[in-house]
Amino acid sequence: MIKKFEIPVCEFCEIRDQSLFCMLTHHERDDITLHKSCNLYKSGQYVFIEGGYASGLYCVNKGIVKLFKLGADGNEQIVRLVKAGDILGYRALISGEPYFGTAETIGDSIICFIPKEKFFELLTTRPDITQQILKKLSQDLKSAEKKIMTIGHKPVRERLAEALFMFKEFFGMEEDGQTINSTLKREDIANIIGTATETVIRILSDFKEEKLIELNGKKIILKKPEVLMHIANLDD
Amino acid sequence: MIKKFEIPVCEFCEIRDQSLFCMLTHHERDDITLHKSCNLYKSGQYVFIEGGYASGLYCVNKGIVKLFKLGADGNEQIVRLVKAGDILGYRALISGEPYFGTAETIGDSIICFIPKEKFFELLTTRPDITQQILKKLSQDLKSAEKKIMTIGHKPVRERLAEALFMFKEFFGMEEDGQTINSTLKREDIANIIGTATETVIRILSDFKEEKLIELNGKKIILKKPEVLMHIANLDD
DNA sequence: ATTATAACTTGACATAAATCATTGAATCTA
DNA sequence: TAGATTCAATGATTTATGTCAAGTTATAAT
Repeated sequence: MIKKFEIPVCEFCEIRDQSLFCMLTHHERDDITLHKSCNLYKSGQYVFIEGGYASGLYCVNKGIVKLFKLGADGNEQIVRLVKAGDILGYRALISGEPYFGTAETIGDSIICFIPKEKFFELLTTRPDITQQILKKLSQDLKSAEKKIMTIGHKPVRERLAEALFMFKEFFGMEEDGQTINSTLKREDIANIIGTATETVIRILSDFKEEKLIELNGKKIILKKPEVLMHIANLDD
Repeated sequence: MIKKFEIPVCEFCEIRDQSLFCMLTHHERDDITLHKSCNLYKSGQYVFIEGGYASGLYCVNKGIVKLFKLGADGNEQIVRLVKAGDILGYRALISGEPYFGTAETIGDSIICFIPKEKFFELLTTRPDITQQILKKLSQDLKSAEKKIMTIGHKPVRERLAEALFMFKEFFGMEEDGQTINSTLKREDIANIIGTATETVIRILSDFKEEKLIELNGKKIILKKPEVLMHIANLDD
């Protein structure tokens, strides 16, 4: 299923400054390169599954990964999105608990794997990495709790408007400065904001009617971000 | 508003084994006792407010604190409950960001305060404390993401049933083994599971009709936990 | 190219849950 | 103990949103 794919060295750490490992010495990075493995994942493949135990840390080199939990009736709630340069599966690794969610690629991806022995070795030798992890956990916790607020109290229209800005932040914009650089499908959007696919489609159509956005396949073009900001209750 | 209240020494650390500081030496604990301050909070008082900056770490010695965010229309979403033995406000302290939520006491409480200098000093001298914090962050993140799932996809009836077991876990039971040791008001319950107060009341009444629980003021008595488990989709 | 499959869109309908309004009970406080 | 205030409980009504069904358009596969 998963084809072996050669990645020269751990170069990607150089490319992405915000990577956890950007502060390492060349020697340390070479050491990781020696012990890691990298795989090519096709779109829709699982990286890990809910309930399994973590045997190492994943680093996304290319692509997007969605982290979701399955509900009793088979619906999925996406709890986090992870993109190139970010680490994946670190929470379970640190706490020693089983994975609480499933990680699945959105689009073809390259993901590296660092065995846990190597990772924990790094943690003991480099306290600044621990600092980084603490910070990352804090940020993820913050955004999770923000999401609890949003899903718990805002109507879908507001949530969707808010999500558009999250997408803008996460995926970035195309050259025109108003097209969100995302190919999320409607179903994924629905599973992020906790609603039904049809509802997402309907409200996106409403936004389009109201000239707030334009739609081009999966691409969403923000025409009146100020108004959308207001709808999302983000303008204060 | 906040009366000064003398607490002998940092004894509570001895009382609660799960406290963050239980592993400290006597000397270290005495040092903290010297630098901390403790206050008595009446029910409904704020410990800190959304947007402010953390200048230290709070430790709850007695009582319950709810951590919530206010929505645009004034409604509150409770994101975490904190009880005696637990630390409070640590996320903002670690990340250096402003408080993302407001902390308010539920019932009269005693809460201690450790200045951040002291806390960070401790972090550098005791790596095992850092480990503890990492673990706590992981756990909080996990339960936050579980909550996203719950609020996003389960109907209120299921969420409420699930919440009852959370309360059982968090507050514990009275001697009879079936009365939840909580005095949360209906409004708080509603703000925890993300619904309206009336809806909570109505569904609790339903549960009572169905002989699943009994109600005695704020006390909730679990009569058929198995059935409630099933309703909450927790029995698998 | 031609199916086949997956994703999107729209409509009709059902319903869970919010909102508003009122009353009653409990708890606080003066 | 009375009065005030907060909390709990129900009823009536409205509305947002989920669900089901059918049709269309994309995308992938042979």
